[in-house]
Amino acid sequence: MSFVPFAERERPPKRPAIDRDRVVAAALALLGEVGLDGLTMRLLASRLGVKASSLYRHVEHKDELLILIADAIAAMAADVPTDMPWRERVIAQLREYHASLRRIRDAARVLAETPPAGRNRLKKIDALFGAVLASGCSPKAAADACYHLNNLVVSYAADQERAAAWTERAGISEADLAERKRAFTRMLSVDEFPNLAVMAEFAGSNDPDAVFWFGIDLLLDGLEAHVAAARGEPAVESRAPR
Amino acid sequence: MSFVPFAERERPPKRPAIDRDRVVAAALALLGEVGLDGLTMRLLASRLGVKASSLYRHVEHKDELLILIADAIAAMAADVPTDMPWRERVIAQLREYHASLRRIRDAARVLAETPPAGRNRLKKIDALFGAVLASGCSPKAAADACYHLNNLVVSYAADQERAAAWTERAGISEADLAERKRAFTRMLSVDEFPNLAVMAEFAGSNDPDAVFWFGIDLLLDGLEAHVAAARGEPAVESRAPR
DNA sequence: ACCTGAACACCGTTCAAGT
DNA sequence: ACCTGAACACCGTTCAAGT
Repeated sequence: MSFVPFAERERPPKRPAIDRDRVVAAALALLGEVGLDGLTMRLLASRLGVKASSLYRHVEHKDELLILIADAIAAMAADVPTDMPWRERVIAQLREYHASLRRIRDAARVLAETPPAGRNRLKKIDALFGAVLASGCSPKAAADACYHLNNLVVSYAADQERAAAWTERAGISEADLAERKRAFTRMLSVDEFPNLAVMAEFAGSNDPDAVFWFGIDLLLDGLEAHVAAARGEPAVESRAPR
Repeated sequence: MSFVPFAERERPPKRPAIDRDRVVAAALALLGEVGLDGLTMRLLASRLGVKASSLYRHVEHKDELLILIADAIAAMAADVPTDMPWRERVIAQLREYHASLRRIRDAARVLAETPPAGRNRLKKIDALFGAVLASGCSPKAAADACYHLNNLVVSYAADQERAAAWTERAGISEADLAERKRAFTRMLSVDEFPNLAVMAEFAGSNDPDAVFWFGIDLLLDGLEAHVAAARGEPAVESRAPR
């Protein structure tokens, strides 16, 4: 046959099928779909069109993957301007944080069960610390208050996520749940649990965010009292002994 | 052979090898030994001299077993007298609670990952609610404050337990850990994380209980401020908008 | 360098079968 | 009634082998 200028199709330079970033992105998406209990190395691999053993070329083990997912979640929270009174600044930051956790399923559980490594997570903590420090408290108090604020955001959301997982596992519908709760508290003998009935009536209102913000307000009010006391102004009341 | 009065050894009336209570007791003990991640139906069964499938005659599934363990843990916290000022009463209760969680490994994680069913757990919540209500706040505020106090106790301890599990899995000694932390924070660039270095210096002091009690104090100071505000007295400061 | 196949050492749970 | 044997349907992880 005579010459025909038929160029070899230049093969794409054999890009790897997957890389670390794609693994993390797919894992984050899969987490949102199936939740933490459904997030499996095997399932994740199949979503990437690959076998599970391949994942270990890009990630040391599942724990490392979870840390990377946690950092990706932290990256979803928007930055907050710093030119505000400290309390508004803290609250704005927490609102962003809280909202970003609600955006994908079981996000808070991943944060709760994973140590705070990763640049994005550290940046958020750094920003929160800065805002709390602006209250005028000592660095030590700011560090501790920061821990508790962060802990409240994460553990509150994680608690709700775990409750959702339990009711789902039990196959209870949302409507059923309320009825069951009422039946349960009615069952409690009044003399064994004198307070619980009235508590159940008030706890867990229709707006779950309200009790979250109530807790944040308690912490921040407490911090203000702490600052005032440290300044030598009359404390709200003397501390109870430990 | 002539007659010999050989009584048949009267067989013990075939008591079941295990019952529900023994399963729970063994599970609690095993939890303390091997931690939550090592608590396996198979291992538990072997401790009871029985096969794993036998456990399902006494317990519906592992989740139910965890609920029962959680209730047994709650039973370990001593009751607290009620004839004290409300704040001391709350603190005494939390101290008992906190101490009982530290008595057995991963106790807090079990509480955190398990819904609060069971008489013992409910009794503790009931008692705490009673103490908080004595502050003079509304039932709604008491219910919410109660949630956050309980949540702080459990999630703080669970956080420490998880951290211990991570460092153990990574095979890091206690001494190594401190060194690594220091090396890690030194690594952080100061302009990317302007606050973190100073924060790391103050966070997580030698006494981990101190930061726990700092958080409790914030919540209780906040509650006092809330009560004062509700009484129409001048609030500590106006609330920041949400 | 990257992915696959096959295996290892586990899980929780079910169920027919034994006593 | 209670326990066992054997299986089912999974896990995370490793590693020699392929390309």
